[in-house]
Amino acid sequence: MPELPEVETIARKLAPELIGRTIKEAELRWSRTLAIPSPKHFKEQIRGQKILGVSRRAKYLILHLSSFRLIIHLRMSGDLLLRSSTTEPEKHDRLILKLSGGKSLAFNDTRKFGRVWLTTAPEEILGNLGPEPFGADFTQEWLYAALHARRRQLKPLLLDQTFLGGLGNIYTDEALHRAKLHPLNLSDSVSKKQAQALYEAIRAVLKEGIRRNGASIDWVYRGGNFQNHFRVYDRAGKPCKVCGTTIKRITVGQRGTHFCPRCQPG
DNA sequence: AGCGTCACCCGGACGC
DNA sequence: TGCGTCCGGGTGACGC
Repeated sequence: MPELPEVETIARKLAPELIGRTIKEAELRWSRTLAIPSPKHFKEQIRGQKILGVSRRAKYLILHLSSFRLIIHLRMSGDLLLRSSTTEPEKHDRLILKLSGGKSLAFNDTRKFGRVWLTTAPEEILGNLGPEPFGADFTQEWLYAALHARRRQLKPLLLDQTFLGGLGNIYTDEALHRAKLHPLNLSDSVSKKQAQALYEAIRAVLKEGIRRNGASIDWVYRGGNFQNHFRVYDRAGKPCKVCGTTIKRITVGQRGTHFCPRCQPG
């Protein structure tokens, strides 16, 4: 579930706690958490590395180390937790980094989808991502041109991380509703005005997500409260907050897709 | 190029 | 209560 706002929230929270600490030891508790490419001797390579910075690219969290980047994707159920190093590991901890100053960073991931890379070539992992929604190259003009360079349904296109980096299922549904665009509309059918609305909606919905510290659904990723402000996501059968029409749920590319038939006509 | 489908996972919800 | 089954999420691999 962690999408851009949740990863952003985690990065902001962890940065002041992590920067300046040294990784003393890595405990890999589920080997497949370590993605390829990563060095064969991961534990030896990461030992002694100092954390110089924490950043985010799309849904990836990046720890800038002395000689590597540690790139983390939380996928569905992953979370990063800073604990006292004396705390006992939890059931679903997949990787634990023992840090200087008596702290540990635990990568906890119930469903085992999350992956971690240790690399000197981050572009191998991040190179195909689309623009950052708050970056300088994501503009209304770019969005209109990019939509018209393709002929794809809006929902799968917005979920495509090579098109735009950071939107997941929740924020895509919310953005399309705010922009009054049907999820199945074809990208090259979007008018200039609609592209402008979509641009504003994407940024607004992500911004609100960040302001509310992300969305906490299921039992994973606690702390956010954006889930209390969804307009369409997970609201099938309930009234649209704008017009009162019953929210519909359809499946698009295997994903649950929620929209208001009146606000978002096909 | 883009689409459909599957695999990866697990815990919660549901039906019986 | 205790089974069995389905579901959902992000992404990569695959075949068409």
